Amino acid sequence: MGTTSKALSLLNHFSRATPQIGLSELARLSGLNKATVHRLLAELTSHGFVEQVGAGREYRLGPAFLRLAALREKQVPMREVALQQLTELSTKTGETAHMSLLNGDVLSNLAYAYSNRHGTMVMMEDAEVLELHSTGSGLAVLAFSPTRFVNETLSRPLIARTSKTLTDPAEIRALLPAIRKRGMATSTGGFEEDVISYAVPIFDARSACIGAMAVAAPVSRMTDELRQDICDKLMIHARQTTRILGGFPPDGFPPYEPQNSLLREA
Amino acid sequence: MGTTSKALSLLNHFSRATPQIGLSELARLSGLNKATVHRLLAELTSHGFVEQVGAGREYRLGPAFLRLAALREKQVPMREVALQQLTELSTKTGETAHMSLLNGDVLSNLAYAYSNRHGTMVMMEDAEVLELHSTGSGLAVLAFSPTRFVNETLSRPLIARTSKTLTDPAEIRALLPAIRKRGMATSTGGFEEDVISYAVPIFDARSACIGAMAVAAPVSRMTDELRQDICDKLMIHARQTTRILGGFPPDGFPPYEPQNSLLREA
DNA sequence: AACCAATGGTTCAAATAATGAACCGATACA
DNA sequence: TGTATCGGTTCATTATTTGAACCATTGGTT
Repeated sequence: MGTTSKALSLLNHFSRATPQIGLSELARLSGLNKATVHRLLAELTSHGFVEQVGAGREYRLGPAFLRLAALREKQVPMREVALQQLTELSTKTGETAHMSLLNGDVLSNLAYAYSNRHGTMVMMEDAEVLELHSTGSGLAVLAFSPTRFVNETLSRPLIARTSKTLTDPAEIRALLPAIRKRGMATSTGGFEEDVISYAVPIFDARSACIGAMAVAAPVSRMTDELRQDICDKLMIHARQTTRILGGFPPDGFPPYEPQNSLLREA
Repeated sequence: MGTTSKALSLLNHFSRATPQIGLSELARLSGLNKATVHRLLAELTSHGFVEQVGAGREYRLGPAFLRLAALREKQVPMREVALQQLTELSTKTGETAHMSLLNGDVLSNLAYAYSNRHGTMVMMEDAEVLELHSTGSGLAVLAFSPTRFVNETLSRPLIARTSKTLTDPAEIRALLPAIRKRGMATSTGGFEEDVISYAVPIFDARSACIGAMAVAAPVSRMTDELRQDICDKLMIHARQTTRILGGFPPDGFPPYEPQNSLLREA
């Protein structure tokens, strides 16, 4: 691993849970020497990627990201596109819609939209992190990721977020073929109790899976009708999002077939 | 300069004007060896800080910044705070208000707000870059920056954006004491013809100047009354912003003294 | 007050990783 | 066909990174 990678890896230790970290602590977390971490942090600091906060001289992410994120968004308006699609999706379904991007071995929230149809909603957070094994979005991404990546992900400890979280690698692996065939994953109470989510993968120009779009609803509100509506609308908007972002679904990804026509006949 | 700094410097070559750059071109721009640039880009790519776009295999900023910017903003809601202040400021003054942060030797836009009082407005852009010599914000920052920094900045070639841009280092230097005394800078037509702007520096917890808040109006609309109103409101909101962000004006920075009372007497 | 265990930060010889001239294959143009 | 780009790779030379041991400081404990 190159020096630059080590420096960049340091940034991954900052999270919502640990937004600022001391020198020794970061050395411990990263497994690097304290002197090394100090030098790398100095370089990151001089570029505004981290900054030192007064009291305990701890470090936190710097303001440079705001500029670079704005620049990135200016050229590749992912967030804007996503937000637009999610707003429509949540309005149509009456439930919370969100999209997240694969970042290393976790998903990070890109955008979300609420509906005001009901008094209760599944809530989302900015910069929230979703694990691959415990969420619908994660399963959708796993199903369309290279085998090696799946193996690595499932060989790490799988934390049980709730009593319903799947933590058996074999069990998760068994779900993937069906997800691939359907082009959609679902998870009930895996990340939060009483939340059911449906998720469809999003692809880039090389047909690599880069994240997922999902709709999350309280389990108590779910009916066959709502389920059908969510899946229908989600499939449309997820495919549309992939397309607008310049991506292509991989060979064999199921095309959208409206199923509500069948419902209406029934 | 360390290897990490070289890698991070590569990111600075991406801008609104050149959002994607080829390997050879980037080697030329950075003055580094092509092999070195390639390796550094490979490391940046593996962390999502840059990505390669299909055709010419050019590189552009990656999606990792969205996540890290969200995380940064979650902990230090600069943009949110700024936007709030700017919205009030532009509503009160009827003109465009914006805030930018010092990034290396230029200012980059953090946020802006328009008013709907008039049919014409000074327009801003996301991820826009402001030079220190040609804008009110830049002068405000220069006036409250270390001498060494000022010297370095003014020793570089100063591009004339308009016929009114100040390009003589001595002339610019001569303005700074008055700006320091007043706690506010102004520029007429320096960046864009027919735009006058007033700017107040923003400080961090160590009293270092980190950027500026400004109001920009068409020259044709400027009257003594509007000028007074803008300066008054701007001073209030800029000081408030510094305070909310946890910063402190340096010793000798002029406190806010309402001057509209004087106007009303007259 | 003396002591201990942390902290952030620094030093410098030894170990390792970065470097760059030359190279390859591909593409584009004349 | 020849030339001039491009992105990417190689590998001996070189220079940077590394890390154990070291300060100075802080906060808590005896």
